[in-house]
Amino acid sequence: MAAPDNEKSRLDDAARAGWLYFIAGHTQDEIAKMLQVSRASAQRLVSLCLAERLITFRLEHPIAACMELAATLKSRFDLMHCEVVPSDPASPNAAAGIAERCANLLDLTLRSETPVIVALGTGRAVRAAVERVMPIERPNHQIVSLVGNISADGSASFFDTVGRLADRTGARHYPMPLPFLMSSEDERNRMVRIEPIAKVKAIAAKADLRLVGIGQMDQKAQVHVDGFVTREELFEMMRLGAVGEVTGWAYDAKGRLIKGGTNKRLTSIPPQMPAQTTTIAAALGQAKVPAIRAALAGRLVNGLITDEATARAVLDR
Amino acid sequence: MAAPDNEKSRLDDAARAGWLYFIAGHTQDEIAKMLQVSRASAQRLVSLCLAERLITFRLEHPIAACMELAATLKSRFDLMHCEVVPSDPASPNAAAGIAERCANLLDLTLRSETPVIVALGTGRAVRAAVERVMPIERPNHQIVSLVGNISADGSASFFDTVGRLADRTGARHYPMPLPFLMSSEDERNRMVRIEPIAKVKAIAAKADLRLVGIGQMDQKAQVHVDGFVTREELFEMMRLGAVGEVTGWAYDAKGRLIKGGTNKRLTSIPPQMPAQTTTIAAALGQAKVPAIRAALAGRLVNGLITDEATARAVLDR
DNA sequence: GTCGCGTTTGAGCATATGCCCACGCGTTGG
DNA sequence: CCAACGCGTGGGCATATGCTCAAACGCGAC
Repeated sequence: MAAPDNEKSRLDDAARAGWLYFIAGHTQDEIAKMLQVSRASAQRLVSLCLAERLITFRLEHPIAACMELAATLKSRFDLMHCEVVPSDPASPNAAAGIAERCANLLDLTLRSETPVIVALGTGRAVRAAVERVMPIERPNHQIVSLVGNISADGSASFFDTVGRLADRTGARHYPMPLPFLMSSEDERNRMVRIEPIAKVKAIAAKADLRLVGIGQMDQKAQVHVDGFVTREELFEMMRLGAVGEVTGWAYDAKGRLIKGGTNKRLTSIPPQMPAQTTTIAAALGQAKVPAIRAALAGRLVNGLITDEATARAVLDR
Repeated sequence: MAAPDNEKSRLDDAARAGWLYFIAGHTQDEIAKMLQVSRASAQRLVSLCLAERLITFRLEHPIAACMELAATLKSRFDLMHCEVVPSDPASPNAAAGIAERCANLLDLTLRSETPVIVALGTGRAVRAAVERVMPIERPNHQIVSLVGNISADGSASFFDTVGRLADRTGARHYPMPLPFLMSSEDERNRMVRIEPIAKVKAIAAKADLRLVGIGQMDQKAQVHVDGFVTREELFEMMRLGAVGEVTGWAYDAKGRLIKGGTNKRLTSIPPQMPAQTTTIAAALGQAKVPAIRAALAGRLVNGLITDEATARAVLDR
């Protein structure tokens, strides 16, 4: 060629190639002809353009920020799965979006022809997700509860998520026929050894997917509002450093389970530490931010589905 | 699926797909799996993302602006070819860049195995381009001059571009053995009919590529500075509305050839009106802007090679 | 309910892309 | 001066992409 150019001209060509490819929409073949190089070289120029960050992509859409946040969360906390839905400015209740994503996740898991085990925790998002799951006949699947579904007064809990999901799939289901809290550590230890409970625990241990909520441990803690723990029990846990709970198990700001308090009398199946199977938390709201952050940091969960505002707050240092 | 969404969610998905494709760098197959759609749909989402301009590309490189300008010029003036080289802020003499692009164009044309005819006009850029052409053996090509190469004093012109290009290619070459201007219209008409001149004209008419310079018609007009036209002749042409010249042919602001003045005594081969064969002008400089604009508007040329600053000025309304 | 009608879908195929490999050219070091 | 090395190149192939087309799917109208 006429120009025995310096090496800077290579970047120029890369920029040209990138422009022609991404902006003008030419094929690499055309670019190769225009720039008088082989197609292979044109391809190299285009990828050089990318590698040198000569070209940048900007996605003008609220979703973009969500994807960004999800990717950051995933990498920061080494998650297996993370989804961030837009925070709808109109209705700050993005719970619907979260529930929809959770439902989608459940759909995806349940669609499998080979038998799968799904374990469910507590939380409004989890329940809402179950309501949205598309009915599908999967009699060989198993749905198992991670928390007791008998409330303090002995009636079956309102949150019979396991039953609801089983209805929609025809799967066998294993509620946990125990109160949320037993009256003493000894009693708890006795109960969790009895046959039906041990079986639930065994099945839960093999779960392919755990979907749980995250509760904050403050005056408005869901476990208290719903009447599962008393004000005094809640305060004790807070004194012990609790910032959040997953399936009732309270943990501190570092995501370590609290040793005493209600955790000693809790019948829920303990979380794996760290989470091995896909354990996904669905949670949103400013109040839950410390709890979410702790759960992620302590690897109580390895997945998160939340909304944009919450994601931002969790990442905010 | 769990969500019987509105049509807005389609754009959300498009944005997601676009993000995953362009920013995260996933393949469409992977995206299809993530979004729970067929690969074909994923492809549709990605192209929807493009079509809806949800994603934009930004090229962080001086070249980008040049490509942009070239594309705009090409479309505005319906050009067959347009190149814009960066105006080097260090040395405002971007002529080297232009010459290099012209040389590249010549290389490209001359590389052809089948015989081609290249016609050359005047201009420093043209001459500099010829100097940079890569030697290549093409004895069956023909190089023809569009302007007389005998200067007023009878010596061969300094600008023997045809000869130089022929040297580098082994091509047959046809200089135009005439003065730039004859003394009268009659004499010009007689001369252009004589055999060698008529032959040059015939060959030039079949040229595959015409590469010409554009001269402005002001006090520093190259045709005057180089001594081809006198000050009085120049002023006359300016009075007649001339703003520029191509191969000596003066034209007005609309790109129409001036009827009188030196155009009546000019021996240069007249431009096609409008240009049919690829006729490319190489020109740069603030002073030439009106001349360039007129030449493009009047379709005296259908191609342009210039620098960034000039391109911007030509487009500036 | 059912009969079009327009839209969306997924399979299939031609094309474009990304990448590996062997080659050639220029450069460096002996 | 030559050999070894490194870098860019182009051919070729597996994969990814874009697009067509027929079929399925709502969705209204009757």
